[in-house]
Amino acid sequence: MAEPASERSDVEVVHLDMDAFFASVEVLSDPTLAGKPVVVGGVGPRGVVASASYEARAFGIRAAMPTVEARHRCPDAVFIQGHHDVYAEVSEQLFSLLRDVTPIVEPIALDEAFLDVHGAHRIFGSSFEIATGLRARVADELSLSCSVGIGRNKLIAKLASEAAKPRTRDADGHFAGRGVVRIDPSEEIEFLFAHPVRALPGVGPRTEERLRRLGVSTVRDLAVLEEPTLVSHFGNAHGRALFSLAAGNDARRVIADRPARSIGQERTFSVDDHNRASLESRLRELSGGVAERCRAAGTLGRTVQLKVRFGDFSSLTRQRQADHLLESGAEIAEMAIALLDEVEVEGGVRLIGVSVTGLGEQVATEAEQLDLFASADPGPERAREELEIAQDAIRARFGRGAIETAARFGRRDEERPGPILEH
DNA sequence: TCTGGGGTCCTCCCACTA
DNA sequence: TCTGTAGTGGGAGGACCC
Repeated sequence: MAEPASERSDVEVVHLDMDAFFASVEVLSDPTLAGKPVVVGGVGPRGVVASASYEARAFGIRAAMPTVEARHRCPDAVFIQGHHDVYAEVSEQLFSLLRDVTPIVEPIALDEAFLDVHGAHRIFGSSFEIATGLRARVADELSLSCSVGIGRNKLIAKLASEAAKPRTRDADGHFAGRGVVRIDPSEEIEFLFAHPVRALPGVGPRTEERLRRLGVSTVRDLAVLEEPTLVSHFGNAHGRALFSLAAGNDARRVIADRPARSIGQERTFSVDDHNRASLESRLRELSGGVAERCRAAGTLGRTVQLKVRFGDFSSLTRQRQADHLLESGAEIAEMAIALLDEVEVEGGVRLIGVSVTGLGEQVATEAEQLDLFASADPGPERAREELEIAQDAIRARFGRGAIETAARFGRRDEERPGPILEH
């Protein structure tokens, strides 16, 4: 059995998680939704739930559930496609508020973050006082609620915030929880052991099933197994991680600025696409979007990855490395289309996606770009990149629909990307 | 009921090279 | 020169997270 880690109760991690974030923001925008089951997500036939209010959760509706099933469970719920730009704005306000307390804030999603508060105690008090203060500020300044967990490491802090979530209705009929939960090192093991093994990071449906076959369903069961046993079943990295986590050990630090390793876009079609020319056109659109986001992030990559999901839900990926950094959507599209040439698509494609990896190098500075515009003959590649930069500027000023390619113009509203999941 | 979108990390396999 | 081996990097795919 694994030994618990040496205790360093002076170092604590805070995990903050907004409660039903997307749905709550929708209720803020439209107060008539308050108290109703609200479901945010893809509303089409292939959509899934991104966020559900606690009233909707009472019907068994959960994130990642197909919208069709959510409608079946609660036909009277209010279904909303979602407004990602609004959630991003509120999220910016949230993170600004968090960085008032500590600069070491690690964003996990729009609505979730880890905080290293070791440098904040002198000004803001104990971790519990910091967490309580943050919760009050989120309520006062954003009119939203959140749950906060405090623990010796990320694992414990995350489980603690989950324990702080709203679960029961209060006297007014509103869903309420403990709000802030701190797990003292002395009670950590009992707290941890009571969880199903699925609560551990890195344990999804597959690993859960494989563990179940080993007779493991709780963290307590898992902690009985020896490290070599887990390594033999789950490989070196995963096996050792499971062994450590079962003992409450989690060496992951809170990292404030984690650079992106890839940028991509994918799209699921409402009806499977069997036409290669149409798929190539869609790849060009996605590649343009990827290039635009790379430029906005000030980074470039040289590896293009194509992802195809077929009608039977099987999928494949193909990737290729260029001999230079990819600066335009057209270049990315060329490589993606070349990869698509090696794929049999006549059976029907459900989803297609393109991403650029191997990011790191910075794009030209503004001054360098001005020089480029001043050059007499920039060459075809530069000219294409300049054109796309100009398009970025037009979209930034007049909105995303202000300029379109001819191919895209005809089917702008055919399908829309679904929102990012929020739990 | 029938499964989105944007990511990260890990493992395995294979080709290449020293 | 040939062969075996270990290291390395690219590509493919699986699993997971939010």
